[in-house]
Amino acid sequence: MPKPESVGTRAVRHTREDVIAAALGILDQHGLADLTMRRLGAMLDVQPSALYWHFVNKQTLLASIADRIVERARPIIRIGDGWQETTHAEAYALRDALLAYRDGAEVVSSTLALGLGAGLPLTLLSVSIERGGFDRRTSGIAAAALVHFVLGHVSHEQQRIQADSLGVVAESVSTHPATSDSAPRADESFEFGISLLLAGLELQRNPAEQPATKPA
Amino acid sequence: MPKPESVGTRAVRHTREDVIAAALGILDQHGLADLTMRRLGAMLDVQPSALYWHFVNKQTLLASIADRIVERARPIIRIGDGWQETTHAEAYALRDALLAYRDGAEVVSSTLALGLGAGLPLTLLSVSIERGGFDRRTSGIAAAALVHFVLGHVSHEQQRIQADSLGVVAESVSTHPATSDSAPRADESFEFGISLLLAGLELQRNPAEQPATKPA
DNA sequence: GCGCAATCCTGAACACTGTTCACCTGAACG
DNA sequence: CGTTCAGGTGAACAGTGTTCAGGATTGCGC
Repeated sequence: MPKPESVGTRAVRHTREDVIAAALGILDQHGLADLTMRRLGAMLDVQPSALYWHFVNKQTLLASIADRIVERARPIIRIGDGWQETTHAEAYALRDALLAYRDGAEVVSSTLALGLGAGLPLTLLSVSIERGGFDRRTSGIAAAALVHFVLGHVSHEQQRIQADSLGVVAESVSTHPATSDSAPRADESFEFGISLLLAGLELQRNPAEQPATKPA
Repeated sequence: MPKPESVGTRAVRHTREDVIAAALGILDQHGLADLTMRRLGAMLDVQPSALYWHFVNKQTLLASIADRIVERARPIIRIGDGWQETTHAEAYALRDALLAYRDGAEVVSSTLALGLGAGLPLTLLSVSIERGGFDRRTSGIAAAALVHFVLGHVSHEQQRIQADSLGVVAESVSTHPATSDSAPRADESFEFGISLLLAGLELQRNPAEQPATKPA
């Protein structure tokens, strides 16, 4: 009998993984802003200070969360695929992983910006680009460009998701004037951005006769 | 003389513009993390609560700052330039504007993410892309892709600038393994990303005979 | 079994943060 | 003169991340 205390959930000790799991739960249900150490402690029936046994920082906690989010990006790759299909699939897998949790893009983005982790997608993308015959350096830069785009795009996408879930006031000013009329679907817009980068990459490897710069 | 102001710094009343200017000063000298309402008030010899006469929020203050940062992006455009050169110049002007203030990219990024302003670069880029003959929708999406890349890239760039300015510990782990060896210059990397997007865009307008997907 | 060392957590504080509110100032204007 | 209004005070509120000395509880070797 560790604790008489009736049959309620009491006095269970938690591991680092439990904390991450609980944090992911709060993140997904209430968003990053509500993911506070006190709330996390309350969810685990634990004093906030207890969390600092598992993580030295909130930042490192967030880094672990970001890693967890990003780990889930398992692209669907067919055996015959070329580097373009593979990279394409990888980018989509990353997007899906970010979309799987509320504010996922923001968490990963800030973690990556601070250089504390979440570097897996960069590596994966870089590797699959290398398969196209690009050198390591070029692949790395291109992968970074892809990651920047994906992160930025999904951030914006998730902001709109949340804005729409709340009372949708001021529909006319919901987006910026440049993109307001005939608003594009998010998927379409994502596909377009990825295809631009991949096409540019392909073209750089194979500099075919490109038309003049000012044709009209 | 509207401001006698005796000899000591006392009892000068400030306008909204003064607050923005002071905030920009703190931002540039101490970074976004140190840009707090109390510190801003102290710099203006004013109680923090006084700032809430000028701005309802800290967020709207930051939005104004972001607008100010982004307004400075005046590209150098020659009269004979085609849409590619113009867009290219516009992207570079945005980067320079972001780099002009410490944490500039982060400020603009978060403001843009919340949809509170800083939409000017989007509009500008969209317009110059439209000159290439693309429809409004396509131009908007492509402009967004460019902005996402620029913001992400400069964010990363500024993080490294700050990291380097502090004690440079752990050089070997400063970047992620995928891009660590033969680390690319930031300018070079930026140029590459922009060129990928522009080339992809050009190619989509002019779908020349593209080689097969798996040539090797 | 006993003891000891990890492991996990408590409780109370500390130094901050953004924000609100009733009230006060001082200049400008008619 | 009085009114108006841009601008500011000072104190408080509710919340944040973080620290730290000191319990508990567990598991392992003896």
